[in-house]
Amino acid sequence: MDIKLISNATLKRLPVYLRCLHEMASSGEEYVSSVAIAENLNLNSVQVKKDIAVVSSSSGKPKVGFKLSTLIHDIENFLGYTKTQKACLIGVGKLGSALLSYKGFEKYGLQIVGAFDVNEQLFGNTINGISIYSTAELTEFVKENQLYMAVLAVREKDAQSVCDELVKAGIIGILNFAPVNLQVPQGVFVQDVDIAASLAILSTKVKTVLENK
Amino acid sequence: MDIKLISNATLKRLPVYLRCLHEMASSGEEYVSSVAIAENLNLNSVQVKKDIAVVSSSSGKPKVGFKLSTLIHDIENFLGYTKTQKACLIGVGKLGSALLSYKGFEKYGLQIVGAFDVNEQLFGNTINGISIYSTAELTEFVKENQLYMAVLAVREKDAQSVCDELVKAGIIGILNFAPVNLQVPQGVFVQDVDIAASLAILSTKVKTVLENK
DNA sequence: AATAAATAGGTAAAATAATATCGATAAAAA
DNA sequence: TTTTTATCGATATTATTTTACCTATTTATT
Repeated sequence: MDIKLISNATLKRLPVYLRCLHEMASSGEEYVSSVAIAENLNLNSVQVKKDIAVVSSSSGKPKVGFKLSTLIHDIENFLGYTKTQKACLIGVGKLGSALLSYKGFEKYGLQIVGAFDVNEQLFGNTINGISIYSTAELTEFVKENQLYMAVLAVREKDAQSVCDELVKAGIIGILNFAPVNLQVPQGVFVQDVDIAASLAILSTKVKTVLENK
Repeated sequence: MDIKLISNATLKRLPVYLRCLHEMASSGEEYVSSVAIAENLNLNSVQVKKDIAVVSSSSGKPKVGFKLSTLIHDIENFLGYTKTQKACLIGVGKLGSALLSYKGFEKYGLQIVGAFDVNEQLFGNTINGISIYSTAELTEFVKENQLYMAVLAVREKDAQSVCDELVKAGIIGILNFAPVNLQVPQGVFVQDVDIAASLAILSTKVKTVLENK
């Protein structure tokens, strides 16, 4: 196990490339060079070439570049956008509701098939066509639907216990929006969407500029 | 310019440390060792020590570790949690509303002092004590309040134009929730909270596990 | 008081990631 | 047809990040 052929850094860049490529495609381009992508995104063209080489076996033509449609297909295929994974969402508060309405997941190959909360006033409601159930039914739901991924948007204090429950039920991938360092056993992956971390980077840069002017 | 003493990787870990340290503090500990932090977070203890060295001048004691209260203070100080920056939020849709209700920003030293949207039905409303104004007033507001940071939660199609406006008004740090690769001039920083990127990492890992079992 | 154990903090090494360089090749231009 | 140019793809180099190692020091133990 532990086959690691692709770095997180590359994985993070792939969706960025995709957005760029779609934009170029919609403006009528048929081919694109690594240099053009790099310039658009302020990256190094060698890096772009290497990233592409990881996910795409189709080779580019000298003097022309890569065929846009093929490249888009290859990246989307690699990222699993074309083969949808089912997932559940836990925590239908303000953020959870917003995420349920979010069309992105679908585009990124994640289909939310059920939402869960402790607030019984929500039970039976649907958001964006997704039914909201009691967390009491969570384990059963995950097992029955053979889910492997979950989106966690519960309050801080509940995050770890819900996480434990998810893991016990068979979830191995958690997209975590709660500001908590989740503890999970080997073989389970947590990906934090950490606003604090993003802010840390941003405000440090801004602070540096403000202090030096 | 371009003084880079601290890596993004370290900056990302600092809020993670903070959460861990607060947890330890609330469970009554007074001192903490780099080894203890590392074990809790599944990191390397040397990395933890180095990260601490960057942000904290107070030295730890051998055999004991670092004083928790001092360490927490130093990190929070470094990240600017103790010295609040004012910011505005643009786009009061579902996500924007959720962000306005979010207590995190305040904790992280970001005070949202105004929200903006194009939907005139929202004008004059407040969420979490924050007034919602017309985007027509955005530039003036930013200039008058001397804002340097903004949270962008508008729709994809509006992101670049709003971004341009922000930059023109004097904003140099943008926390971007829109799935768009924003183009900004030198000296302006965009930090993406990119769900697609997070999902890319997570689903690739999950896929690898599922394929190999 | 002497010894043992744990840990900071610095330095060295290793691993990883980013960037530069260069030959080959296909398209465009002369 | 020949030359020029832009780009790929591979390799080499550089920079960055992470990890390992070692010494000094402080506390606890014998």
